[in-house]
Amino acid sequence: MNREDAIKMTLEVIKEKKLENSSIGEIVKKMDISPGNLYYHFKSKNELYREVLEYSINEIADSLDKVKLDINKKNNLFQLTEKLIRFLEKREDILFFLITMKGSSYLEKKSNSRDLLLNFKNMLVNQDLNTEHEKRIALKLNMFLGSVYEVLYENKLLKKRNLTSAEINEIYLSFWGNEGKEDNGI
Amino acid sequence: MNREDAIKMTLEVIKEKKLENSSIGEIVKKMDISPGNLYYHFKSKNELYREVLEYSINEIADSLDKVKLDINKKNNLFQLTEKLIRFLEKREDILFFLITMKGSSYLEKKSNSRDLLLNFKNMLVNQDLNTEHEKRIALKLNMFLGSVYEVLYENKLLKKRNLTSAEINEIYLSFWGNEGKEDNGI
DNA sequence: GTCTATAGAACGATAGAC
DNA sequence: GTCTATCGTTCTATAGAC
Repeated sequence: MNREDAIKMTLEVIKEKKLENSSIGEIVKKMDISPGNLYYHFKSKNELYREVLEYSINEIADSLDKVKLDINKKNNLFQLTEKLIRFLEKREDILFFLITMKGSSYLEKKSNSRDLLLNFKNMLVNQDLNTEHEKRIALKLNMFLGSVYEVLYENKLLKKRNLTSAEINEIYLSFWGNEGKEDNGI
Repeated sequence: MNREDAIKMTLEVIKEKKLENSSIGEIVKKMDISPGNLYYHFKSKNELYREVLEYSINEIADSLDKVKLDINKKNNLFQLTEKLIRFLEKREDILFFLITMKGSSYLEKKSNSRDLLLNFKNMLVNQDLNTEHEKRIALKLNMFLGSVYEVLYENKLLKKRNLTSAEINEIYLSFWGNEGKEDNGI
C-alpha cells in the first residue's frame, strides 16, 4: 500500500459513489486491500480525507505554477484562467471532490477553498496593496472560483463536454477583462 | 406533524450538523416526534430531501417573483441580483442546502440547480432567441449563480457578514453590466 | 396519526494472527 | 505491513400497539 494510491483511489470512489456512499469499505474494495491495512496508514477517515484535500490543492497549484512567471500580466491572467479550467476538466475527480466537500464536516478546520484562494492571491497580487483593493480582489477571486466550479459542474460533470475557447474567454473577460487596462496592481 | 414543518426542520438540521451527520434520528429528535411518525408522512429519506429541494427553489422563486414585472430591464437585472443575494443571506438554511447538495446522490434525478436556472432563464430572456445567444445566457447564468453561492459561502456562512451594496453592485456589473447597454434580448 | 421497539444492514475502527 | 474477524455503534426503515 502507498499513500498516494490511497488518495487517488479515494478521489475515484467519491466521484463514482458520491460523498455519502463513500465508505472505508468501498475504498478498500476498490484498492483491493484490507480495512486493517488502510487503518495502519491513516488513523481515521477524516485524516484520509484531509490528505485528499491537500493533494488536490497541491495538484492544482503545481499545474498553475507553470504559467506563474509570465511577464505580461494581462496575458498571465488569461493563461491562469485557461490552465485552471483545462486542469479541472482533465481531473474530474479533483473537481468533483472540491465541489462536494464544500460545507462538509470532514475537513472542518481547513475551511476548504480558503487555501486555494490564498494560493491564487499570492500569484495574482503584489505585496504592497491597500486593504480596500485587497478586499476587492478577494471578492473577485471568490466570484471567479465559484463561476469556474459551477460552469464546469454543469458542463463537464453533467453534460460531459469541455468548454470552448470562446467560453473560456467569456469567463476571463467577466472577471479580469477590465483589470488589465488600468495597471492597478493585479 | 405537518409536511412544511418537517421540511423546515430538515433544513435546520442539515445546516447545523452538515449533510453527512443529518440522519432521520437527528431530524425526529429536533422535531420531537417519532421515526415512525416521520415515515408515515414521507416514504423515505430521499423523498424528504427531494421535497426540501422543491421547497427551497419555490421559496427563491417566490421571492424573485416580486421584482419580475419591472419594465426597465437593466434595473430589473440589478434588482434580481440584489433580491437573490439578500434572500439567501436571510435564509442561510436554504443557501447551505443548495451548496451542500450539489453532487450528492440524494436528489439524483432532479440535477439540482437545473430547475433554479430554468426559473431564472424564463424570467430573464425573451421567447424568441437564437440558440447561440441562448447558450451565452446559459453560460452567464451559471457563472452568476456560482459566484453568488461561493461569495455568500465565504462571507455569510464562514465570516458571518452580509455583503455591502458596493459588493452587490460589483457582482451585478461583472455579469450584467455590459448587457444592458445593447438591448440584445436580456 | 403517533408511538415504542426493533429488525437488518452498514458503518468506522480495532485486536490479534501471521 | 497486511490480513481476517469482529466489536460497538448508528443508520434507514418497518411492525404492531394504541
